[in-house]
This record gives sequence, structure tokens and C-alpha cells, in this order.
Amino acid sequence: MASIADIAKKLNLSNSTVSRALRDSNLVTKETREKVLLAAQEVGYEVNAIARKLRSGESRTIGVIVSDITNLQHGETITAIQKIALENGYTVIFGTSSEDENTERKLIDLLKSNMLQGLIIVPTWKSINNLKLLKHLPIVEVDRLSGLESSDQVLISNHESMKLATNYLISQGHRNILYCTGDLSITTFDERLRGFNCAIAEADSAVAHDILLIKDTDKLQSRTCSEVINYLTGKNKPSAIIAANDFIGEGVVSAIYKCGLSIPKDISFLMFDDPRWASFFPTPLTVIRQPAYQLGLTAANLLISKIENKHKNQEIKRLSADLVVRQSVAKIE
Amino acid sequence: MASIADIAKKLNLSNSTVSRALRDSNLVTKETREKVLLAAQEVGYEVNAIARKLRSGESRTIGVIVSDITNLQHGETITAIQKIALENGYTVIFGTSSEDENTERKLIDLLKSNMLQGLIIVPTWKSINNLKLLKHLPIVEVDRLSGLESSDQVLISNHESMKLATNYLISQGHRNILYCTGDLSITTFDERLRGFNCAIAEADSAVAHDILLIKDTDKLQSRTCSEVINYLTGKNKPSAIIAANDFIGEGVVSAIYKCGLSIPKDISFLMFDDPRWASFFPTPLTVIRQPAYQLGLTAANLLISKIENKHKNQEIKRLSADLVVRQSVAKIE
DNA sequence: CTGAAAGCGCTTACAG
DNA sequence: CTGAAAGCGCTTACAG
Repeated sequence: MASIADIAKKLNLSNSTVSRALRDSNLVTKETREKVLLAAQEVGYEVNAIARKLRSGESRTIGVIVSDITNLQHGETITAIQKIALENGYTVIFGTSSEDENTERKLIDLLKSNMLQGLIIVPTWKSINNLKLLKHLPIVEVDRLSGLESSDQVLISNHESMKLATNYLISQGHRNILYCTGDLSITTFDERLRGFNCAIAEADSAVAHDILLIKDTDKLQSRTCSEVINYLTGKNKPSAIIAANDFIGEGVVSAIYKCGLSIPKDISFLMFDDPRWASFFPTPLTVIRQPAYQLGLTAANLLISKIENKHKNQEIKRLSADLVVRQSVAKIE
Repeated sequence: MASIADIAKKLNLSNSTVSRALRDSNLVTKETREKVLLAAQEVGYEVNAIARKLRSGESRTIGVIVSDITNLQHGETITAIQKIALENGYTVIFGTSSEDENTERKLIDLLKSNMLQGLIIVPTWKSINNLKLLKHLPIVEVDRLSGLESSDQVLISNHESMKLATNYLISQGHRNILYCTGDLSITTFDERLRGFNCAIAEADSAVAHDILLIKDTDKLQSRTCSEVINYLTGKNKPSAIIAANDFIGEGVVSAIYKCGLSIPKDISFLMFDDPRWASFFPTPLTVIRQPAYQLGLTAANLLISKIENKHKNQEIKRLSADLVVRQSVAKIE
């Protein structure tokens, strides 16, 4: 590998000058710069980022940890983060915690030894202790919150969106709604449930409702499925079901089909999240769609501007998620 | 940040000794090591991997580039790679090319400046020029091939699996099959089509068949959908359709429902890939399931053993993908 | 505008 | 078994 020293020798210049010319410093004459750039081409010079990091103390490295890489949304978020990082000359070291705090801890140790300058994380509900290890560094939490107070945050307007969705069901005449949620220690679930409850409380007419809470993250789909079957075959069958995210939605849909019911004739269904399958199902589903890519763009820009001291105060951004009306909700007269 | 020098000063030892003790070298007495380890704890020492990389010339960093992170399979593969890397003390710098050669190129430049020691890649069909930039380094190609001859390769037995699947359709009495594939410059599609053709050629009875080729990677689903509708509404409607991957499968399923047909009563369907939705569809789908996680484990172990000189020769591994029979294929008498 | 020198935090021959 | 010294490839005060 050619180094700065090679170029310097070849051109009879000092390392300092070559280094400056390479980085486009204006402490160097135009002629020198051009000579250096040409020579760099000739010897096939490529900067050694490792050396630069060590010397300058700025690694230009950010960490990105998501709670679950097989969540399609996170894929989009990551793609967006990578785009911004690449544009700004940052290296991203990425990892998935798979909802496991020990894996997360290992990833954070690795990041520290690589001198990360900031972290974007979709935390698990146990992340806070891990994050405290980085307390002096800029952290952006995305999608969910760990409880860390100092972090910047980029979130979906869960409360408002779920309220909107619930109001839509009520406006279509539904007066008996089952709401299926995951563990409320995950902040997205908590916020969404509050939105649901708020809509019910503010409704003009009484709305019967029930909350199905599935605590176990592990087998979310299959547990949801068997529980929902009970509701569907019970005496007080709801007219509509809401799923608080797409994993839960998979379980609900599964239950509906297992019971031989059809959407929306026998039961209406509405889901938070818009995975691709939602639109090619026999009945295209009415959903709340999150701007996952936008989430990533925002988080990355926020982190980089924090690292480069372009803003100092804590920022909390809420992006709105839209209700996409398709055909899974029946109008009840 | 505490450094080796801090520990050395505190203990009145040389940097060399501390460094050796920290790395568990047997060039150091047990007592010294224990003293050093204790002091390290006390001052909160954490190794600076950057400095270590620069000095030792071994970055213990591997690159991982996938063609599309929103492909669920790749998520599983990445999770597996991360596991092995973490266990072996390697840092992984991950990126998604999103099927774009320029993005891929930028990622590779970034990896080079970070002194990567090896690369695991799901290439695009244009990757070969980018990969040649790394020709002296160990490269493992996963899932697809770029045409690079020197790389290690971890692949699915596409030919055999698709042949198996096609034979299954034939054994169920299907004699008019539509095969839907993406661009054949992607090696997986090419191999799968050959497997299909091979099964047709070897069949005992004549099997009418047609190949629907969708070249555009961009709108694979919607293009597939509209083309398949033509087949479904035409005079020579097939009795079964095969989709060469899940993206294409989405388009096929979409077309079937848009035509108001039901699976498998009106048409049988079989798909390569087993995304979660395949099993909770109204009719659970018969699919070929790929061992994506296993693919990642194998690739990571292969790369690391190559980096550490535990093997020298080129290795090509084919993992078998299984036919999972569910309910989307009818038996025709 | 250019250069000589120091140093980022490690590891590693070389000597003893 | 331990230490003194050099050096990985850069960048950055300091001088001129």
C-alpha cells in the first residue's frame, strides 16, 4: 500500500505538505496540490483511515444497533442511515441486538474500542444500562425509547396515529373492538395503546372494547393467533380487531383464516405497519404506514450535526404515520 | 480514556509488559498478569482497537455487503455472520448495495480504508469490477455469484431444489406449468430455471410449460402481477405456477387474487423462498425453504478460517434447500 | 506556503 | 520473564 511518505519521497516534499495537499487544505499552493494529487494517482495512494483516526482522535465512525434486523422497517431505516453516513464520510458499524441485552452489550464494547463518535439505536427495553456506558457521546434513539433522558429521539407519532385509526373504525360504525398489543414496557406499544384508549374515551357513543396483551416477544405470532381464536369463537365476538404492529397482525390474520372467516365480511381488521404482504392479501389491508426511511434520514442527520457541534440541545422529533385506507374495514350501518 | 501507559506508570512496569499481560501472553508471570488485570479494572482500561490495528497490521475487520437489506433472508444471514464475528473478535462493517454498483463501490472503498481483512458479499451482477479491487483479499460470495473465479462460495443447491419442486408438481398430475423468473444474469435465477427445464425434460410424460421472464429488478412485483394476469385470463391457463423467488411470488399471488381465483382450487402455486407470510396465507403455501442462517454461519466460518490461514484452497459449498409441502398445490387426477 | 518534530496507543523484534 | 526502542501512517502545533 502506498503511503503519504511514498508520495513525499517521490516529490521531494515533506509528509506535512503532502498530507495537507491531499486534504485540500488551503495552506498549500495550487501547483503543489496538483502535483501531489497526480502523484497520488500514479502510486495508487489510498488514505489509511485507521491511522487518521488514531492521530486525529476523530474516528468518523458511528454505531447503528437495531433490535431486530428481520424487521423490514429497520432495513429501510438502515438503508437511509447508510446513505447519509456515506455522503458525509462516516463509517457505520452496524449490529443487531436481536432483542438480547448481552449481544447489545458486546456490540457496544466493540464500538467503543473502535472509537465511535455517536450511536443510533433502536433500543430494547433493557438497553438503558448499556447506553449509560456511552453517556458522554451523542446518542439518537429511533422508534423506541430506553428511558435514557439525555438522548436525541426520532419517533413516530404513535399516540396520534392510533387515535386516528381508532376513530376511523368508530366512524365506520364499529362498537366492539379488540385491541391486540405486545408488552407495554416497549414504548411504542404503550403509546399506541394510550392512543386507542383516548379515542374510545372521547367517542360520542359507548364503544365496547377489550385489550389482548401478549407479553412474550418470542412467539408473538403464534401466541396472538391462539388467543385471538378464543375471541373469534367466543360469544362476544368483536366486529373489528386492531393489531399494534405487523408481527401481531400476522397472528391475527392467521387466526381469522383458521376460523374460516373472511375480511371484512365477517370481521374488520386494521394494523399498525405496512409490510408488503398487507397490500397483496386477498383483501388489501387498511393500515398505518410508518415513514421508516424518513426515520433513518432524520436520525442520521441529527446525529451527525450533534457530532459536529451544529446543534447542542436535545432534540425530539415525531414523524407522523398515515392511515392508509384499503379494504379490510367494513362499514356497519 | 485510560491507556496501557497509565497502567504501566501506576505499576512501575514497562508498556511492553502490560501489553503482554493484557493479551494473556505466556511471556509474563502469573503474578504480573494478575496485578496488571487488577489495575486495568481499577483505571477502567479498554483496549483501543484502532491503535492495535494500525500497529499490528491486522484490522480484525471484515466487510459484509448484501444486495438488498429489505430481503428477509439477508437479515438472517447477517445475524449469523455477526454471531460468528463476535465470537471470534472480529468487527464487521456492514453495508447494503441496494443492487447499485456505485453504492457498492463506495462501500468497498470505505472498507479498504479501514483495512478490511476479508469480505462476505451477496453480489449484484455487476459486482465483478468492484471485487477486483480486493483481489488479494479473501472473498466469500454468498447466495449469488459475480463471476469472480478466485472467491470462496456458499450457495444454495438451486438446480436440485427447483428440479425437486418441479417433479413434485408433475407427480401431482400437473401438465401445464408456468414458470416465473427474474433476470437470468442473476445466477440464482439461471440455476433455478435450469433445474426446472431439467425436470421437464426428464419427465415421463409431456409437460406443457411456459417461461415468464421479468427483466426489471425494480418493479418485480407489479410487473409480474400484470403479466401473470394475462396468463390467468388467457385461453391456455396453466394448472400451476412456480415463482422463482418470494418477490416474484408476491406478484403472482397478487395476480391470482385480483382475478378472483383461489389457491389451490383454481390454480396451484409453488414458490422458492419461505417468508413468514407464506404460512399464514388463507392457503398455506408449498415452498422451497432456504437455510439463510446456516448460509451466514458457513460463510463467516469460511472467511475467518481463510483469513487465519487455516485453509488455503478455494472452497465452494452448496447447502440444500428443502421442499416444504403445505396446501397450495392440488392433486390432479 | 513549507518543513521538522512530536505523538495518537498500541505491538514487536531485540537484548538482557 | 522484563524493558527500551522503534514504528504502524497519519495529523498538527510550532517555526520560519
